[in-house]
Amino acid sequence: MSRFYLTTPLYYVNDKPHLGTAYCTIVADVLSRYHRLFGDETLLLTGADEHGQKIQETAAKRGITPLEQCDEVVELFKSAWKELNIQYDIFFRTTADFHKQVVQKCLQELFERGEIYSSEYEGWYSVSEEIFYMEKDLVEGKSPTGRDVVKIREKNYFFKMSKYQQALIDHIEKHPDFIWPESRRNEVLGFLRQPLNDLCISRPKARLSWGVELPFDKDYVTYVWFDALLNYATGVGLKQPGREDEFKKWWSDAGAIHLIGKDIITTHAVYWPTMLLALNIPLPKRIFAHGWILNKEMEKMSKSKGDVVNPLDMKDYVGVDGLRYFLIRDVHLGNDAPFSLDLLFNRVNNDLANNLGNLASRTLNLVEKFFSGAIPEVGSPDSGADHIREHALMTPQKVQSAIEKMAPSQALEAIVELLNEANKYLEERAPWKLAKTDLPATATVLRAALEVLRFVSILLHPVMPTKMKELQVRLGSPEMSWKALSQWEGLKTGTLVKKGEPLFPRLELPK
RNA sequence: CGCGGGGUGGAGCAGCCUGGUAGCUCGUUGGGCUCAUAACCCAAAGGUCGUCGGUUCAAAUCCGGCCCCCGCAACCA
Repeated sequence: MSRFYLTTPLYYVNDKPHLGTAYCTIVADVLSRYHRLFGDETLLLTGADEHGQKIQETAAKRGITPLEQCDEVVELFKSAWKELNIQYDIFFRTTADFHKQVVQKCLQELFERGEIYSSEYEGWYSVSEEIFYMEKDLVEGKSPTGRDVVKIREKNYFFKMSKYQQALIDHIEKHPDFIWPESRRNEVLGFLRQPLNDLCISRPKARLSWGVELPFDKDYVTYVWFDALLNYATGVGLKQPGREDEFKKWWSDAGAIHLIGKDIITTHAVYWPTMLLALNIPLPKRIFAHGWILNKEMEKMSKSKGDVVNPLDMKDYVGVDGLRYFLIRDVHLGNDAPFSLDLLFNRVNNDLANNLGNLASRTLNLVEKFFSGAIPEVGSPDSGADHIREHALMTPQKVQSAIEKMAPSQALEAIVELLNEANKYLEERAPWKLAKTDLPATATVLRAALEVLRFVSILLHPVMPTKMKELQVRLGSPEMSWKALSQWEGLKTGTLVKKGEPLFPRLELPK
């Protein structure tokens, strides 16, 4: 049995979830649901990155502790994921005690081996913004936002990232699958052609206390790099007594796949692997960067540009399943994609209402009309039905290979093709006419259409769990498993089916 | 000469690695059907594949120049 370990980034809980985080998490959920359906042992990790200055500030402003602030926002995330039907296995919080202990273990180990050193750091500090700027960032002696800056020197701790530059380049070149898509791989390799600096990993507590205390200097904390990134490994047992087998199973053997946004490719494909190299821990199997959901003009969406539409609110119009379907079908994972009401409604209406939903309606209606709602026994042989069967039996394989290539939109394309085939077949055989003269032949046609619906209800389940469950109920609840797709005729003769209300009502574009 | 990505019929995309009748979805037009959610099926129109040049029997596909768009440029999640 193969194993599949997928992670989303740990989202920074300074604010509630937005489209970017939701998109990434939905994709992760769909991919892992597919793998679970294939029979793979599957683990999906998501969570919250809780340390850092912004959270400390937000909490201070509100007069609560940083942890209280995190607890609150974490709940917002959890309920959002619940609403979007996300089925994660681990919700990781960087404030967990066991995690902080592992972080300190790693830091201590690297410090003792001389991989972490202290150094005076000089830069321009904007007191009002509490941000450091490099000399080259300054605009006419002020911060890019026009604030006054002062030159300050500060001691900090640095990780010898530069030492691992060549080893990382070698790894990327030896493993073409390490960074996906290829364009991101090129970008990282380009980045690595320039000299790599060492990485500042500390903050003096005087400036930032909300972090993990350095085990070798109580006046400092670490956050983000050695805190948030390490979660992918600590979440499955890194350096925790009693969890060695689990760590080997998921991290060393299965290998992690990190699904991230393209904005954090450098941290995940450069910082994180060099940290692991220094710690002598195997690297993740793959880092996959997805693109952005943009507005019609292919710009980032924002209120100031008049994009009043928050795609997350679209679930009120098209349902959670409709939104999930759109995001998987219309976005080619890895590329940027435009979002608009037109595109969303168009896709949902055409693929789901007209094609799938309508096929279900007409087929189930005919069964009710001519066979009293009971699935009829297959009648006379029919070459058209044979053709549909061949097509259907090929489809699971197409879906699986598309998912393994991390191209879920292609999987959906293959499924829609099968639906088209079934609609064409009905048109050719016209069972509504045939029933008047040849009931056995009619039965054959409807059985084929019903089987297609059964196939699709399983094949699309990972994308639309609620709606496909409903479709299965209408079909008389056939077996829901990948194995059930290896055979045709999975429905039992005589089972009562139910047409019901339209599965995906056609949508009218609001003005 | 900072790095990377992109420019394909009205819209959104695939194809480019591994050259050889330009494909998909939507939209438009005409027809069919009437079981079905005004849904379904058939057919047609519409592209000199950003631009100039090169390689080749043959280029959207390989190479080079140019124009335009986007992202990144590191201690910031």
